[in-house]
Amino acid sequence: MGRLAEIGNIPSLKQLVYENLRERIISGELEPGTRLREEDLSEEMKISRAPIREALNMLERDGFTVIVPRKGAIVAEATEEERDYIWEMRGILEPYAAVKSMPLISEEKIRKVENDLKKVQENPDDLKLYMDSDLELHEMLYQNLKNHFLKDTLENMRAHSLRMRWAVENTCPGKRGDIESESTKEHLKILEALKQKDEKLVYDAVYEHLQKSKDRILSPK
Amino acid sequence: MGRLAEIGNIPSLKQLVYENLRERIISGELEPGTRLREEDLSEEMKISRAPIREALNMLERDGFTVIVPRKGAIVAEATEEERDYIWEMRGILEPYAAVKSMPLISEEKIRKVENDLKKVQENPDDLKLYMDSDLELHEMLYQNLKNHFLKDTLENMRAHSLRMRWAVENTCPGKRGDIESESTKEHLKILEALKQKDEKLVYDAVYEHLQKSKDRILSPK
DNA sequence: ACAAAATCTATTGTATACAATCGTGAATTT
DNA sequence: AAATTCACGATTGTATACAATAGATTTTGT
Repeated sequence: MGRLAEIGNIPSLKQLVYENLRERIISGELEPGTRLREEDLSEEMKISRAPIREALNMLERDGFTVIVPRKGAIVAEATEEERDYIWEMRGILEPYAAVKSMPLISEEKIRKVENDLKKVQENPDDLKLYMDSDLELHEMLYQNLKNHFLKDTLENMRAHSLRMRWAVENTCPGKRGDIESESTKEHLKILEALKQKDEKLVYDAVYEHLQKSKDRILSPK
Repeated sequence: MGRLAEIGNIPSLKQLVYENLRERIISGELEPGTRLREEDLSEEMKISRAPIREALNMLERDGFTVIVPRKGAIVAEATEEERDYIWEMRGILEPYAAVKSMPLISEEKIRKVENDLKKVQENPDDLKLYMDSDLELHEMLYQNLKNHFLKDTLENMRAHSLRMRWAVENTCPGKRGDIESESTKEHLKILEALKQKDEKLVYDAVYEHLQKSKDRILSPK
């Protein structure tokens, strides 16, 4: 094996386009209903339509775009109905996943997440810190899963949740601090349950957290 | 709206190729590990590689193919591990879906399915009759679901189950009659629970049926 | 004879060109 | 004037051509 520099795997254009569009949809830059014309994207990114098409197909299967045959792709709507669907899925799958993951989560990992959560509490104004910590915790709950169907579905649902969340951040900025604070408390409760290695406690803590998250995002009074 | 004959929607080639390959993978004609070369398929179907590629991408997302970048697509393995994953997903989702669907299922539908099941019992040698009836029952449990994430996932999992089942039909033909007979009894139990509109009964009947189905297929002694 | 490097080949990845289709609006008919 | 038909433009669907890469084969150096 003569060659070195074997490390950096060259990602295909379709992958890059996929990640780019996905990010922009999740962040809200590409709003629901936005038309995604292949040639527009092709010109913008200075590449051909071929990888664009493949990326749009990938996004459709994730539920981020809707493709009408011979009409084109648009960014999927983020209606209240859709949000219900997302949270329904998470409500079914994530508590189960958490219990299943329990034996795969190390003590060190728990301590690290716990530590990061404390930092969040100490810096209530750092949104990025909160988002990262939130991601870290939820990924901990399913990143070790061997069942890729379960894992992929959960990751996708989480991505959708993120998109929904931004909608709230933008429309109702005042209450953000409160949301974070409550959510963080629930996160700590989940960690506590994990430490005790009590299946029912874990299941209930995750389920409760999801329910409350859903309520907070759907009706952030 | 002057035009008639608006009914027949012309399916795209990618859709046709997708359905064709999916069917052949599920039926076992295309065995696990089989390479799916774009040009081979392109020649076989007398079309260009473009729609083939898109179909292969779609199949990958369903979990029917595995695509290694710059190497190509192969039919996904059907290992015991994979089978566990499929049934784990169904075990989580389908009982929930059944309960959720309960109010959406009409009395007539239940009677029709029940009637078809009786026909199956009267013709224990008709495999097609059994398969159709099995499909009818399970589809009844989620075809009315509005949550497309849940519905699509379940449909996909069911397709995977079918593929796994054929593996058994082919390797262990002797026991087939018994399997059908037991399964049919469980189906009747589910219908009974639906008629009583008892959530817990429905949940448990579906869950139990899935567990037993799994055992029957994974170790058809 | 063996290992490393260079070349060749098969196959996917990407770009471009062409065909088919849908919507729109003008022209035409009644 | 209303409705129908026709033709055009915009956009996706499909085909083909070209580029890049991984793996196999051959060549070369010691």
